[in-house]
Amino acid sequence: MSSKLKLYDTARRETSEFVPIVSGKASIYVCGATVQAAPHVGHIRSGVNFDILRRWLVASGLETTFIRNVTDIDDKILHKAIHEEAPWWAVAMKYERAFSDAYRALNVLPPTYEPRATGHITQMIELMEKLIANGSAYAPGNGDVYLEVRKLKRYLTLSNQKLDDLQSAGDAEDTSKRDPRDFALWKAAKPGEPSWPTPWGAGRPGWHLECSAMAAAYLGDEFDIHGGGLDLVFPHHENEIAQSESAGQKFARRWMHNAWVTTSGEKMSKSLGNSLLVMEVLKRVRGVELRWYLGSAHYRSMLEFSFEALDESATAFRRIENFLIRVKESGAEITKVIHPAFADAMNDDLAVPQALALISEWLRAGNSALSAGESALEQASAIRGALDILGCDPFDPNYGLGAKNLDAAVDGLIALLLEQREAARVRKDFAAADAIRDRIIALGINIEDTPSGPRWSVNG
RNA sequence: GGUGGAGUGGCCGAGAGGCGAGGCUCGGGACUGCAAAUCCCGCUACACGGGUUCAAAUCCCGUCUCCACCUCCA
Repeated sequence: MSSKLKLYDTARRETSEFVPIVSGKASIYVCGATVQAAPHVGHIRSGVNFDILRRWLVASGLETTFIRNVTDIDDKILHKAIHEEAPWWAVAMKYERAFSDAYRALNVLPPTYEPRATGHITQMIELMEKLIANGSAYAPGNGDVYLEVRKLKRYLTLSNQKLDDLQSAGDAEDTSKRDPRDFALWKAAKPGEPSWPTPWGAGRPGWHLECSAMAAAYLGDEFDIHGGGLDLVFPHHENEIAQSESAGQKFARRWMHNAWVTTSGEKMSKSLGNSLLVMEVLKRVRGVELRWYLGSAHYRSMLEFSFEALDESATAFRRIENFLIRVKESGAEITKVIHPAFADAMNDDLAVPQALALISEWLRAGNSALSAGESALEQASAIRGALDILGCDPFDPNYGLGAKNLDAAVDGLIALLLEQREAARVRKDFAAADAIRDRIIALGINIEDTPSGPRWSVNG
């Protein structure tokens, strides 16, 4: 690599060189989904952004452990279960699968491990015992367990807020708290709710405890990067820090947060309906095209979603893809090369937009070379290497499988039609030639005449 | 009220003191029987008002507008 990897740290509010705790290795914990609804494009952007980070760390030679949790028990899941008249665990699993399907469709690599909150109750109880023993947390006797934020030596360091400046919480009527800002590690079970036994009574995990417990379980006392959406900074990540530090852990060295997908300048909310669910958007564009779109903005910039921009982005991607296919059709083996300029861009806090500018340059040079009958292998290899890091390699077997068996048959059929068109063109019967072409185009197949004869491709 | 972020050409989107990132759209041209694809040329922008500087989109002061978080959030 020609430069050193620098990454932004939310806590320090600046970029700095990434120095792994253990040389040659990287450990990442990303807050994944609360599986209470199907994923929308905002959820999946987070998945894509951190997948690009992960791929780049791996490409940089780091042995990377990537943990992304599933929150499979919380208030909303319980509410949803009542609404859907199904057991809470069936609801959680249904939406966990929906997330998994979306990740797969967008070629987001599976995490090294994907822990579920409900599978780590033991670790949570151990953590609470430690926190109560050292006086950081208390159990008022009603089955709840709280962390006492006034006793923290430091708190709100990520969001840079002062405890007294916080607007008072809405649940201030909860009198079992010593301070209204104390947060629940553990919630006492209400009648009919799922619960697990603890020394303080049966109940279920608070939202924040699971991540502290699971990060420690898989990554240890200290790990390199903790990631998640920008809206998790407070309270979720602040409270994770509070819990883990109070338990004597060093916790995350660096915090990274992805910005939102917005619509009409505003953060996407679930009230917008179903139109921006990943599976709905995938009826319009392919997974690789949605990924290209979501990954094209810098991860810390808001991405203003629009179908127009999505379509444009998809068109731009097809242009790149088309180039690679043409090079491949010429018989060349396109390897994946990490160009030094691309490495520089990625090392600069994952400057994907700059990388896209490079790809544009290589694309133009490569197309020119092809037109001139020269080899475009160098450009194609650099582009493919870059696309691979972005998770958008069109030759990645994760994309476009399924229709493969038909390809040979379709290729033969269209070749047959194109032969007839060529025959018409040779005898200058352009009306007949164009009629054949129009019929093919009407089927959604693009036709291009090249010096080496016509070629076809499926139109989106 | 507290804490952050943003305002760049028709549109999208980088950059963070000095050669106009890049893409899309649009206009012109090359190539083509015509298209498509591709390439070339063109379209000189940084919310507003001051200031610092030889030089400001970039730094400083002030103003306006928008967005987010403040215990459900990717």
